[in-house]
Amino acid sequence: MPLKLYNTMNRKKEDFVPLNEGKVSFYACGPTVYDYFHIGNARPLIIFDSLRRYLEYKGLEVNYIVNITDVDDKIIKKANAEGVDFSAVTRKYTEAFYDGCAKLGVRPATHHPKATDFIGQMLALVKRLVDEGHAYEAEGDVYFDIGSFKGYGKLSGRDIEQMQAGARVDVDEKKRNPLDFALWKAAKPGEPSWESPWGKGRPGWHIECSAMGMHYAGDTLDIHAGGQDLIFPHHENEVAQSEAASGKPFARYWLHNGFLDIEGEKMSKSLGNFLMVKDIIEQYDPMAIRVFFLLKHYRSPIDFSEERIKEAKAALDRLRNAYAKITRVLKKSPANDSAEKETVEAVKNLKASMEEALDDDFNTARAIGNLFDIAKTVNSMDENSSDAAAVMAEAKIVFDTLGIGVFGITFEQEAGGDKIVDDLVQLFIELRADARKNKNWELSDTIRDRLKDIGVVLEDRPDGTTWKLG
RNA sequence: GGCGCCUUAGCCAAGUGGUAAGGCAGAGGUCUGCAAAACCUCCAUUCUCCGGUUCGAAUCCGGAAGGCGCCUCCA
Repeated sequence: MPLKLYNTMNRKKEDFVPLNEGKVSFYACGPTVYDYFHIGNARPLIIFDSLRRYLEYKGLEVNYIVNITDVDDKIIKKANAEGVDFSAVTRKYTEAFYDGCAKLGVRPATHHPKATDFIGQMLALVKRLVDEGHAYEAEGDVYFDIGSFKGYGKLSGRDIEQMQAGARVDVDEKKRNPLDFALWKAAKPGEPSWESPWGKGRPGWHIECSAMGMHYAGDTLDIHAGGQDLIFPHHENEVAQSEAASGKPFARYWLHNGFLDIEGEKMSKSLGNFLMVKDIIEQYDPMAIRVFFLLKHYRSPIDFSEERIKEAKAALDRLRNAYAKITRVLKKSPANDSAEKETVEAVKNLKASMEEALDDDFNTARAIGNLFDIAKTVNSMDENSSDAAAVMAEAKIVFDTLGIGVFGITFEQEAGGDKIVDDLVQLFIELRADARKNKNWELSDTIRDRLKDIGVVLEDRPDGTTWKLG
């Protein structure tokens, strides 16, 4: 069953066929490191991280590239406001970016190129465009001449003529066409700058991705991804400058994730509703954020609210409880082949359904629905039946490979393997067991309640008490 | 003005022309010392509305209403 992906370039789902068999080059636009990243930024990070994992699950070797834009107007503005060097700003937020990714279970990409490390490649690309008549210099700036590229507008489905009619574009006397965009910007006093054939300056935003993408993957990427807002102008401009230079498609598949609203409103500075990931994960399980995004198709708009994240947490807990049962049963009795096959088959079929859903434009919402079906199968299974272990073993494969491996969700709720914590909780469980034996319900309930207050949840089962982190 | 998207239960959400997955919340029950977790049962004769095509439409076509995004170096 081939993977289908919705390609923004052609506005339809297409069979995914990488340029080189067995290998995928996958470029996702990364952060501009001028601030902490917010919940909206988390969506592409999580979705494309999961897609990358799914491609690997399917046996493809993925060269995953997520750039760090560390030279930009916003960074300079921030540095000036704080009276520090721009590199101090970028260092701080780059670190925060990696830290946030780790907490969200976003695996490091194969490459995280920083724009400032690729100035040479960018200059070479700009020079090539100038030499071939696709770009022109004006007072130290270099602009791409969109009139020189016949496909301009093809990604975003825009018509240049009509755009100009209703355009809200800065009129700039230096540009031949208002839609021409800067490849290179002349440095103003106090700005970070690099030497170039056109004097000191710094790269424009769009050229960064083209230069770094080409550096790591050649002229044509298999997948280029980002938020829907990047379609125009960012990705349109990347297409123009890259394809004008190389004469080849810059990316075979363009993927764009939908936007995130906060309680029905667009997240914006002016509304003061920016939610930073670092703040959210102080209050909520970071894995609930992953589940929150995975529960909806990546191209649809999504609405964030406290209620939504609590629902996602409840859903996550349900999966975790099922996983705990799987682990518990398999610890007691290893799987045997003599089991009745019907339920095992049912789990296998659900796994196949999940793969089918993910193959259909990475429909994680449908796939997770199937995972809940597996959880139901697991939970309704009598732990002591002779078939239990075989079903659990099959379910464990799905949870491990798709749940953990692809969705990147952690299901274990252990105290990080801290032996003292384990022993202390065990001690309380034993003390409580004594109290219960003596029908001292007051004491046993106090122990349970107090432990719950510090985040340890006890569950009494026929064969003893288990605990987990709440 | 241009380009595009969305509307499925109280809420979130999947849905591939063949008779509405799943989650959350809620009700009742089982289990439990009581809980928790889990299980069982119930919870959309119907998919914003109006037409059309079809044996058959949430799915296709046309129209209406409502909501949203991009066209501002915001993912």
